[in-house]
Amino acid sequence: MEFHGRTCGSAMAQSEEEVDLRRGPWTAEEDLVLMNYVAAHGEGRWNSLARCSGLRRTGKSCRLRWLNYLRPDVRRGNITPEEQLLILQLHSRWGNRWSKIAQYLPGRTDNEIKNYWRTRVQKHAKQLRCDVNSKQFKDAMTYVWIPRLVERIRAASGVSTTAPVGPAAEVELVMKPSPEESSTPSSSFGAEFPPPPPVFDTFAAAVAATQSGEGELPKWWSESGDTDLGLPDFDHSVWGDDLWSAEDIWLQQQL
DNA sequence: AAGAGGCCCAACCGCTTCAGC
DNA sequence: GGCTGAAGCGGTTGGGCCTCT
Repeated sequence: MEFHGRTCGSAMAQSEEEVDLRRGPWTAEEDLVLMNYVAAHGEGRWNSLARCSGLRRTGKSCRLRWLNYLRPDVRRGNITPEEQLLILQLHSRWGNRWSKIAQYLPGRTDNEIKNYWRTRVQKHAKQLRCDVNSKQFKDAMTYVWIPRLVERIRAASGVSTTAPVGPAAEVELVMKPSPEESSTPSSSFGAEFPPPPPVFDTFAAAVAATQSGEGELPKWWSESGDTDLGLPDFDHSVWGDDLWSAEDIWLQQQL
């Protein structure tokens, strides 16, 4: 591969390139140039890389392309339930600190996690008619969503689902120390979760009573006569089977 | 079949932080 | 300590693809 043999860093060449910078999708040829250049010179110094490689891209663009797409250890494909669980938990801990969250998911980029959060998680917050940062949504995640993911992970790995399932257990299942947090803090992540609110028992009791003919569900529920309650259809292909149900939405609304 | 709308993701933008002088 | 350029990070956008009507 030839690197266009131009004078690296000359003021003249640079001003010409500034006028003629490329944007938009990368071509296979550009990818090859970038990969070869990184293989020969290593990562970093992105601005000089952009100049010296002959790529008419900004250093930022080169860095982003390498980190998010060309790096050999980049992992592509669907986010697994384990990864979903980690993202939910880590986001509840750190918020939108995507690069920090990405440190716990080898091969996943901050951009990918950020996209996942925006497209999948925020979509479901919208369906639940609450803000993704609201206490309502966080509680729904903690007490409904995360336990179900854990169930699914355990089921898939053949571990008994009769084992206690709770926020603390979930964290033990998947949490690993980050590179800079090699020693687990004494206050474990799971300890940050409060006990579930009593409303969950209330709803469970209501469902049980209905099934035995001794009680009924909330009025709005029984009057709706519509199993989806007019709520948006949930995309099971994304979240798996029955991760959210109408009951979950009712519970979430009581929180 | 085709148009509309939504989803998804790669890439860009702007701000902040860091490092060297 | 202040300045400047590079790198990193999070937010946003544009466009391709898919699904629905």
